[in-house]
Amino acid sequence: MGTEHSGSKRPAGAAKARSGAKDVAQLAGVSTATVSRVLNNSQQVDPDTRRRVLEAATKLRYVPHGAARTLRSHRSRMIGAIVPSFDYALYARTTSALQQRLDERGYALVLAEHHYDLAVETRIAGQLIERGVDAFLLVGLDHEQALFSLLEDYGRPFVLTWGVDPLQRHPSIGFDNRAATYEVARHLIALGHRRIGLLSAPLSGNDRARARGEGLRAALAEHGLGLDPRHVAYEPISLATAEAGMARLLAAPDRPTAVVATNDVFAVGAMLACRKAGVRVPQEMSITGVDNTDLGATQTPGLTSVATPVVDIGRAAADQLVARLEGGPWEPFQQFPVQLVQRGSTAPPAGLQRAAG
Amino acid sequence: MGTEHSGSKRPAGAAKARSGAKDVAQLAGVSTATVSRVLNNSQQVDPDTRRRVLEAATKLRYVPHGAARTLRSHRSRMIGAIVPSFDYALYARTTSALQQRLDERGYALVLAEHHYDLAVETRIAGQLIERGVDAFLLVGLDHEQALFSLLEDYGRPFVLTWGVDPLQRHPSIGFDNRAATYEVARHLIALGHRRIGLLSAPLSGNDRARARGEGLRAALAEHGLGLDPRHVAYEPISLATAEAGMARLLAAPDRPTAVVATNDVFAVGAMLACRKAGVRVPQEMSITGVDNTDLGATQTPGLTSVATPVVDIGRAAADQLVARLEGGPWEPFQQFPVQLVQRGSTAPPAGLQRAAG
DNA sequence: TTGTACGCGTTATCAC
DNA sequence: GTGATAACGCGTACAA
Repeated sequence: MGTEHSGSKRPAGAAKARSGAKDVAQLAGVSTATVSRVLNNSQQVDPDTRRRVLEAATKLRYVPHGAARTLRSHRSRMIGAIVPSFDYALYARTTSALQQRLDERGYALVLAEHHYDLAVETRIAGQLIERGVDAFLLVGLDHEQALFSLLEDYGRPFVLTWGVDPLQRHPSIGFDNRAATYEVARHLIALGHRRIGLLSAPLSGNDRARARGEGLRAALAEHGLGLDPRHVAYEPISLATAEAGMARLLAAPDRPTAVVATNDVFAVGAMLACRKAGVRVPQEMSITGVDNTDLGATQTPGLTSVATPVVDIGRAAADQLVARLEGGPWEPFQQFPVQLVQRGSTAPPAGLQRAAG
Repeated sequence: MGTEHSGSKRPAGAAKARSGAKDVAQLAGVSTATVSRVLNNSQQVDPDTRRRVLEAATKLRYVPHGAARTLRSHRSRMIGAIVPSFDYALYARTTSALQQRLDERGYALVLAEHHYDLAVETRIAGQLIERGVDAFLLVGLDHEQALFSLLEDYGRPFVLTWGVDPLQRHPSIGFDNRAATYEVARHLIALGHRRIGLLSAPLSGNDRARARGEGLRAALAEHGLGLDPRHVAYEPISLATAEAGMARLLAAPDRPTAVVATNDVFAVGAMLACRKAGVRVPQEMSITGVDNTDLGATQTPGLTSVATPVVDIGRAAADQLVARLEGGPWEPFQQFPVQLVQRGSTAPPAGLQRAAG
């Protein structure tokens, strides 16, 4: 069945062709040039002429042909965004804010995932260039040199997000990933923790994970502490892998009394591992995340995390790209603050439960 | 600052223009027609010529101009998708599967949200038509007549998802939303529940919510039970609103012993309300969701839910649209199964805790 | 097997 | 303020 199904096609022969600017011009008694002027809000057109053209366009249900417009004007009014993943709402909220803002400005969003594979990212960027997007949003500072070459050749705006390029090589909008984990680590140390573990995404090609690991190490170093390599687990991002990684940390010698996860997904996976192992959170194990997602906030106990400005990033990126395309003023580097959100998943370590109030 | 920042522009004067098919043709010593033939995998081309053209294309870093190609061929290799929201991973996984499959087939995804506003959906569809997408994916069966008119005029394939059109008016890929809640309701009734509440999204323009409400009512009716209007709450989709709705149900006279939420977000919001009110789940209140998300699965207790085939839908939709565009065989209506997933959030009602084993 | 030449639907550049 | 016309970069009939 179904091979021949053709949806709701109009009766054969009645193939009403889509009407073009020419048809509108004819009906309005003007030239296509004037139709174009009206549709592009040129000021140089008589109000009455404008009205007639708009009426004709409405009557004919005229929809401009984007490809022709793009070919001629060199502007597609499409923005390309390549994010690591839609899963777990980590990047979804940024993307949502981006799309909404772009829509308000009359731009469409062409979106793709690279699943944490930077080679895929480069390949997809090529596809989007071929589709003629006017500008790009990328996540993170780490990208293949080939990608930067592509973008350079293309000569259109792009912005890196979720981090701010310390060398200021490329426009970027984000926050201090290092500060995020530095904050949670200080919080844990203040609670009395001395053996703190790390549950992280693989570092390769992931500047966010790298910076977040550094934040923890920096806080530890300030207090003369170190990060025991046996208390570190690197896993691809998923609840299941995070759970497995945490299970290993739980079995490690001198196991840590607290674990810093580089994002909420890892942290929740860690909580799952603790539940399965019968390790009480926070009494026997404190856990922290980053990104302050609903997933973490709704756990029992609630996950202590760091709120990251994911919505601001999306909005600011849309604003920047549109400004660059339309000649408005723009800031090449923007950094938004992060904020520690304390919930029930962190407490003094077992030995100090009474001592520290 | 920043107004004059210009990214990494090449030195003035050296404006190396993007090379076109003409440049490739020249370098390869052939005509543009041959270049086109090579790039479109036409069989009628000498292997040696092909090699020379490909070499030239590589050397010049030739990227075909999509708009020109679209204008000429009437195919953009872009698919438009309009989903209610990226939040809460409800539609994100379908979108992810869709994008991945489309990418494999050489299509790009143009994505937008309508935030549960069907007028916005119609407006955005117009934008995407203007951008020249080859086909559409929409979520749900409910849409404005104006949208269907637009699509009819446009004459390109579209598919409705997350439901199967019972009247078979439009190709659709989904599952039986009614069955999802019917299953959980039967489960609750079997546990001994007789007063069951409903926590739902507003029904207007949301066929999924409507069908899910009907599933509950049908199961109740089969057992001579009814749905007390005081035990029903409609809220827009968010954790906070769901929590507020559940708080009302908790305060209702003869409050229900179980609540069926039309998706996991509502269900988790309901669990939050119970925690705040000191109502124990499942001892004093059973709660069920739909969609079997990580958000629900990781709660304490785990949320009893219904697994919906969100990934299958995305993949199947991509396959169907591509098949329709490329003349392959396709099924206009596809329904995937749902499956009840029992976790700790459901148990016999208080009075029956001992009785029912 | 390959080249020539035209046209896709719009916008930009000129004239008027 | 408006119209005629030439591009934009590619695909394809047709000729060779």
